[in-house]
Amino acid sequence: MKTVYTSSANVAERRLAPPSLAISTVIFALRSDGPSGRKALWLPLVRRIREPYKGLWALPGGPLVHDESLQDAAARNLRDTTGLAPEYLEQLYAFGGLHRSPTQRVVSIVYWALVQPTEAALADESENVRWFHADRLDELAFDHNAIVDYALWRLRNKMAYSSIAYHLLGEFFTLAQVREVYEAVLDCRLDPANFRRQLKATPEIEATGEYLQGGKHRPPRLYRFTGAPGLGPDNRSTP
Amino acid sequence: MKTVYTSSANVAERRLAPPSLAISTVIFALRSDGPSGRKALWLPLVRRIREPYKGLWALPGGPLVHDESLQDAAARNLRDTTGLAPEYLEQLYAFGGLHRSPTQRVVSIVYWALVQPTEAALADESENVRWFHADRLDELAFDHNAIVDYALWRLRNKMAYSSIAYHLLGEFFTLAQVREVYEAVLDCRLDPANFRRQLKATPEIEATGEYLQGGKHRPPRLYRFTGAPGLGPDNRSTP
DNA sequence: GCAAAAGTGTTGAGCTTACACCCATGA
DNA sequence: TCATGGGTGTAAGCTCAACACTTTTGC
Repeated sequence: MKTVYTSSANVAERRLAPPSLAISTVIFALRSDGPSGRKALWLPLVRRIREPYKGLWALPGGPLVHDESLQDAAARNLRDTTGLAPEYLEQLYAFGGLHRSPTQRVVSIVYWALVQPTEAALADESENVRWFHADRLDELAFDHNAIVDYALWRLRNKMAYSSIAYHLLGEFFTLAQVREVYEAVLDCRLDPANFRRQLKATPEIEATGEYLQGGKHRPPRLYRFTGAPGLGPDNRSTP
Repeated sequence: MKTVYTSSANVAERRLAPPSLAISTVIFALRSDGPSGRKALWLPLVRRIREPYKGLWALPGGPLVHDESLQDAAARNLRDTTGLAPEYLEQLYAFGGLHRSPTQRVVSIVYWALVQPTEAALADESENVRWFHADRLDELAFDHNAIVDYALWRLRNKMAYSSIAYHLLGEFFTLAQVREVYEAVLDCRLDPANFRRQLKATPEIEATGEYLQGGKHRPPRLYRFTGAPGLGPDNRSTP
């Protein structure tokens, strides 16, 4: 009953084979970028241990085999390969170019995820799983460079009009930390005074009575995000 | 070599079967909405001629079998089923819920398209292909009601920040016609004076020397759109 | 006390909105 | 001449960027 199309299949067989379906995920987290203390976007990649592209780094993912929805498959795969449970998970795009893989036709439904720094710190890292600076990637397997570029574009775009920055932070945060996220992702300087006014005007950001102690200067107030996660047809809530 | 999973396959077999891949498209065109002359969104649907959902209306689509990219498959399928060549075609979403089809697991990669009114007028219409008012649909096959809702949401959303309205018009148009498109899609009234100023401020809209004759009043100037079609990873040009 | 970040106030530029008004055409 | 949509002008109001200023902490 099982039909396997190996890489030795000839061209005619390859034309007959239905495209195989895979799920991959681009996972972003914020990390301190060296000694400067400046935050930057990082993402985990897994090393290919078989052909094609053996030895190259690739997005975590795998075939869609189990009896689960696309979103569930992405979440499970993430957990299996990196140990991460994302704070935010959304479909990015379905990539279906003819020559994405040299051996067979693969259609990849790609998700993108944001994880909190505490999550990211706990993440498995091993010989075959490593975090990389999202803006400085070498050549990846398949078309994964283009996929990461598109995910970065989407993240930066969405950052401008949506409340997703908070999914890169913990439950409590200072307004300056939110600004750090925006500055790191959008790679720009923002006026602290005006930025905090904007945030205080959004009702989803709620002031707590707590203050962040232990800093060098005046302790900033801690806030909490109380908004809905995201949109999309699968988990629709607010535009 | 060909493996067929029929609807008589038992549950265990269904779990083993790889999900099949289909392409569907939501096609929008603007039509006069009855004698009022007010424009509204319409879309073509095809009647199911076999089970499941035999007799119900559904989005045009079909399995991804040929050796072609997702976008090409959507365009070809559109041409085959409705005779339309869309002015604008973009991926909408990949729908992969477990119970979208009662007989087998299907993952549908859905595109959405905009066609000009001249195109739409030429479109085949028959016993099994008919145009419907996009806001007043009966029960469709599969989860196609939800898909159309999402496509409508995307269209309305994108209308607000992107220059896609022109793909619902012909090559030459008056500024009032553009306003009609916005008013029909967003279902709101817009100040003619301010609206035309906004349009004149966008450099992609180019005034021609021509005027639209034959109206009841002062002949309005005709304009032309000179912008790029769209974004997305497959046909990336401008954000 | 001093440095530095937290947090507040103020002002001017630019954009949107509402609406008054002129223009050109068919009937 | 009049009704109507095409097209222009303008002033009030709002938002936002720039930046001066006060507050509170660690050292």
